[in-house]
Amino acid sequence: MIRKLGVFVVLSPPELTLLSDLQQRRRTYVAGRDLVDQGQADQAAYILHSGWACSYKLLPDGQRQIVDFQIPGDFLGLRSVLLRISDHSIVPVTDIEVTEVQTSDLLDIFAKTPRLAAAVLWAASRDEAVVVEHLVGVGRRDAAERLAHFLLELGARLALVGMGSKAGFDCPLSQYMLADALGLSAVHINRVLRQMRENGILTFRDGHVTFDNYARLTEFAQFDPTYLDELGPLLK
Amino acid sequence: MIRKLGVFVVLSPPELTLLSDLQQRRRTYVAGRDLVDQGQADQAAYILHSGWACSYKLLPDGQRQIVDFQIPGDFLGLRSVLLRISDHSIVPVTDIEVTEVQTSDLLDIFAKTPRLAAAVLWAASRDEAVVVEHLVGVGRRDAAERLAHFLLELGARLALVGMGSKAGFDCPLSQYMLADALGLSAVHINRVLRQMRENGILTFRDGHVTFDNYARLTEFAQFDPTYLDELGPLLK
DNA sequence: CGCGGCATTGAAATTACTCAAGGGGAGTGG
DNA sequence: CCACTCCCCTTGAGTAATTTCAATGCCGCG
Repeated sequence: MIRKLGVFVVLSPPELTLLSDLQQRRRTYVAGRDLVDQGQADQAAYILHSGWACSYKLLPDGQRQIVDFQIPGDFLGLRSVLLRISDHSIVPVTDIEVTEVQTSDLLDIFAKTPRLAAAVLWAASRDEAVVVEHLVGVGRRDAAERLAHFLLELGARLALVGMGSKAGFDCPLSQYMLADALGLSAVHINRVLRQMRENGILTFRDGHVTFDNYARLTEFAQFDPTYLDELGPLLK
Repeated sequence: MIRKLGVFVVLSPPELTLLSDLQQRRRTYVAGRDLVDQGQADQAAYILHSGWACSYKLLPDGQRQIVDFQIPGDFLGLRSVLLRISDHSIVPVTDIEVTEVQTSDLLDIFAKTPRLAAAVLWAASRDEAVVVEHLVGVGRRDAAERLAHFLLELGARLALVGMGSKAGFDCPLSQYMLADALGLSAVHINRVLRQMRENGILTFRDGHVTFDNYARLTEFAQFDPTYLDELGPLLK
């Protein structure tokens, strides 16, 4: 997390102190039980240290749209803190370790260290960019491109925290989750995965994604990772 | 704009001064010419005073996904400032009036008035909530629900700035723009609009949306405006 | 051993798209 | 003033992508 914010601003010692003070409230949560609930007020935010989580919205008719997956280093529920009523739910995909950040902590940070505040806003913007690209995929890409693009993005994000490479990554998601994330049916996800496997560009099996042909895959999915903003620090 | 940020924090005199100092660089732009370009660096942000704008992403194959429309009171291109390379383009839908906000202005605000910084982050979160709900619509609603929900949201947002009501609102969007926003073809938008008109729930004609039956429409679209966060100020 | 969650596959049905054609209005140049 | 063009809206017919329904197999777990 510190590494990630440090991508945007070079952090000073007092800022680092403030951050490590936060690390007190370290907690563990088990897979499958909601951490934040849509419609609830006064939520805390979290910083994810290990494991995967996912944020989603439930429709009244029971359908689910997964908005984003979070991996180590990501914020959870930042939006739930600022919009007083959370507009989404968050559930751990695997068991996770987090540190809790209270609303008051956050406002403290803003008052005391404006540079950290800017860094948080940057992190929020980058998360939003991910959601926007997700929207583009769901709105304008067909099933195969969408799935390929999504897995490439996950791979790139995981690579930033040392959990993936151009060869592939470990992936705890079920085909049902992929379906709910990509706006497709689980049946169709299955068919598309089969096709990609048979075409020799991507294999998803036993919780592991293998990029069988990374070059062909990026070209097929028209994947351009610019929006992940991997440039150096803006604020010295 | 001030009214809008004031929804989240009660603004103090020095904060208001800082905001009105910004109002110097007021500019006008004509419909149809891009204000911000995808892939460009060092963009400014803007505060929209009059007119409509839209932010979109272009795919390499020429398809367009409209991410959001901006109406008076909204920020334009906040994300473009923080992610140094803009991940999207912005084009005025009508002629617009804006004030330009430089990156340096924004960092100034963060350093001098942390409460304003929190308000900006709140505004960004609320924009993100809109994008997220948009994603839900594109991912999980069929064409009619999606269109209905979208127009209801626009109506609710416009009502907040006095430009719409439960009766309807003036809408400068073409069916092509609606299509690019909703991930549908323009032809299909046309058909769905006809159906809604014939069912007596909604009419879109000559640049005006009329909610012929607001209650039935909200129920059909399962529209719940919680995510627009219209509560009172959080920070006193 | 039975049950639940996940993956897989086929066939039929549905939704939305593409292609194609035509109409109206606004602006433009002759 | 007319012809022309461009943009937007409208509608029909055929097509393609994706869903739904249904059935089956595998595996881990109590």
